[in-house]
Amino acid sequence: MSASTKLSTAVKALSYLASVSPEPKNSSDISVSTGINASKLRKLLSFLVKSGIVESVQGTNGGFSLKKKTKDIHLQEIYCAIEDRKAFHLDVNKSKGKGINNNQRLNNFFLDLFANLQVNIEDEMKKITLKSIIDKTNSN
Amino acid sequence: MSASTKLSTAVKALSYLASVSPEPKNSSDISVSTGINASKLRKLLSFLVKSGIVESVQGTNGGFSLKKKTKDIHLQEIYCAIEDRKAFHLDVNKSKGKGINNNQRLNNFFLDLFANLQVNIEDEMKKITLKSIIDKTNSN
DNA sequence: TAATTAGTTACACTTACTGTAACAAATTAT
DNA sequence: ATAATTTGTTACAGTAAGTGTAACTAATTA
Repeated sequence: MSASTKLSTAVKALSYLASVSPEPKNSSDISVSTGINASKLRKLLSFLVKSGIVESVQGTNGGFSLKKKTKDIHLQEIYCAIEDRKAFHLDVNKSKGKGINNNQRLNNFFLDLFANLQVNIEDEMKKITLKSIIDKTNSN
Repeated sequence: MSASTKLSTAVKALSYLASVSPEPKNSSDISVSTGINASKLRKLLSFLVKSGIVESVQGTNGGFSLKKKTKDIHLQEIYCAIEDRKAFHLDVNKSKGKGINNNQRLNNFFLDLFANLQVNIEDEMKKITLKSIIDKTNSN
């Protein structure tokens, strides 16, 4: 899954959980709602559990439920929970050939640049709460 | 090549061309300097030719040369020249399952969001000229 | 005419992604 | 206790995408 697909899928699952909160829902239910394979969903949600956004209970009548209020869940923390690789993943090419020193300085330049862009992106995401997304997309 | 690798490679090639400007250099020379396969380099530079950043001459003593001054080449135009796919490529998942309408609205939300983030990224890149990069990385 | 060089295509190789299934561990209901 | 349920994790075949290199075509020059 690409970063964007993971993020939108996670938000769909969280949005669904919010709509039935606080009742836990299992991966099969969420799968029906989101159209994502239950196994993948469990894998994805396990990251959200580890980061404290979602709570999980195993066993009969178990499942996933929100651990925080939707107004206190920001898009950035969802993104960071499910994505270790950054938006601009920093794989500038290896240095070989003549101008190694110069290439190395350019690599460092781009490492810095991409890190800064990443900060910008995450700052934008911090402004967006799950609640605001639900309010926008559920307005019917 | 990932977007970041392509971008840094392109800048390395352009930086090299700037250092020997206005003399054209062939892909073999640039390959030695950057460590990138000459064939790939030709492919990458052909995009910069099409967008008017680089000029190419075929035949003996031909090669690539800068068509614009380094102060007039912005990182954003390099990025757009070589990258059709965006930083956050917008492949939100297909809608199926129960909550199709809701999923569709969420997809649209993320399409908008990613488009906005893309604008932010490119705005940052517009602030950076090839000259400023060369000045920063050649300071020795 | 021969040599050179950009531009493009092709291809084998590898790597990564995808979707699904299967299994282990935890928990609950009976 | 036992059986059923459910998360969490692993595995795997199948597919898609990326990589590096070579080879070919077309343009240009010596």
